Amino acid sequence: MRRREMLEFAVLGLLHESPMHGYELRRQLNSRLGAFRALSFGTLYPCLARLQSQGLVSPTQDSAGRATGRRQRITYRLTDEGRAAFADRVDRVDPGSWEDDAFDVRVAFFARTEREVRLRILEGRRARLVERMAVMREDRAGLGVIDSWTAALHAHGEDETMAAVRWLDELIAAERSGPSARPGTLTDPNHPAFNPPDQSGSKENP
Amino acid sequence: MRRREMLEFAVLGLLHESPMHGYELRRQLNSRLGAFRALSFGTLYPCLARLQSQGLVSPTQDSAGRATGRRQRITYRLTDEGRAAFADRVDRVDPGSWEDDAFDVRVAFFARTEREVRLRILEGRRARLVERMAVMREDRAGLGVIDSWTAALHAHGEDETMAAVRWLDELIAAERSGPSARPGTLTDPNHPAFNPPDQSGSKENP
DNA sequence: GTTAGCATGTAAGGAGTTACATGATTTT
DNA sequence: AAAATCATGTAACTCCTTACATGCTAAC
Repeated sequence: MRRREMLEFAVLGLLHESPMHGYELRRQLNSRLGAFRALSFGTLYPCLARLQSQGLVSPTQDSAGRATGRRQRITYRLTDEGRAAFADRVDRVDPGSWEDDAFDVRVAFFARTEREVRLRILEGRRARLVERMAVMREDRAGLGVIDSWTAALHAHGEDETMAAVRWLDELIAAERSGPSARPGTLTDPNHPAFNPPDQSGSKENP
Repeated sequence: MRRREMLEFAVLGLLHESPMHGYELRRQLNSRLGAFRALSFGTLYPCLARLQSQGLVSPTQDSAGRATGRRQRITYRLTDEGRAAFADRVDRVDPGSWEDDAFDVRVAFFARTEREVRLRILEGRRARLVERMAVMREDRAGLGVIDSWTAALHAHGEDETMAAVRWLDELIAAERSGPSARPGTLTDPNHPAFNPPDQSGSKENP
């Protein structure tokens, strides 16, 4: 999942909830998805144009744009094709789904993702992080003597990765214990069942 | 500090320790600096060429390259100008120093950075993260009702940021209490410089 | 001998940011 | 009246990744 596809996916996902114009879309992209903190209009508008030319979204001139006072703005809504395209992508698990940015975007639309798929993505991400952890440890071993700051940097990186794995474990456990195929709520911090799924490598204590 | 400058800075810094050829340089860049996990040769070699044309590094054909068996390789060493250029950059604090990637690279060369500068960078980074934290909280407040996965994503992001701030606080405290303005050489196993509180152990909240 | 790893390098193509251009409305 | 915010859009520029080209040596 390249960044471009990700953005299209995210835009489709947001428009799924309600029609929006570009400016508002960008705000949502910024605040809801971690991946697009610094999305520029130079990227967003061409993206919208692309989606439009594919017939996935359709623009509506706010003819009564004056009503809100601002410049005439273009509200985009998802077409039926767009809805289908999103449905198609949201339940597809390509191996890019567990890369840093893509993962966040996937999770942001878990509410519309089937549990099976959610679990695969969560576990794919977990495996990815465990793998990264292994690389980091290997690096540390092969590096020999390093100064304390570099050591601190590496230690922090490893801690961060381990924390992320633990976080994933909680999500995975909740996912397994929950009965819903497509959820309502989950905000329960005290998940009763903590079924540690296959703890391969995540918690060694040398 | 754009990525390009960062790479040049990092290359200069690595060559400061010892001459190296491109392939090895890449390995070091990968394992020591977090920022260049996936650096391609298509980026590295042109960078080396650039530095060479600026007279900051100078190539040495391993005429006895056959000795090691491999293809004839080009070992780069830092020129006096290169040394000066690095010295100049390592003690300069531009506001890009606290962005995600640049920060890691700066820290990786703290062993050759003056304490004053180290502190400014550390504190700049801290301020940057605190600011980001504020934005995240604002976002959360302004978002209204969100599904539990998105909530979990945000919560994890906030936790991560807070952990990073705590980590910085430890480094800053150590920096303030330590006596040395500039530590010994990088490769010196017993430089008394400073022992960051519990680093390479890498264990945090259970 | 053929694959895999070491080693350097170039060119095309893709992709995003920056800067620019335009215009309305609200706030200071 | 100026500045800030809302709002859309384009083009140039920059930069990186990908793919390709080359060639040596070790190992299978």
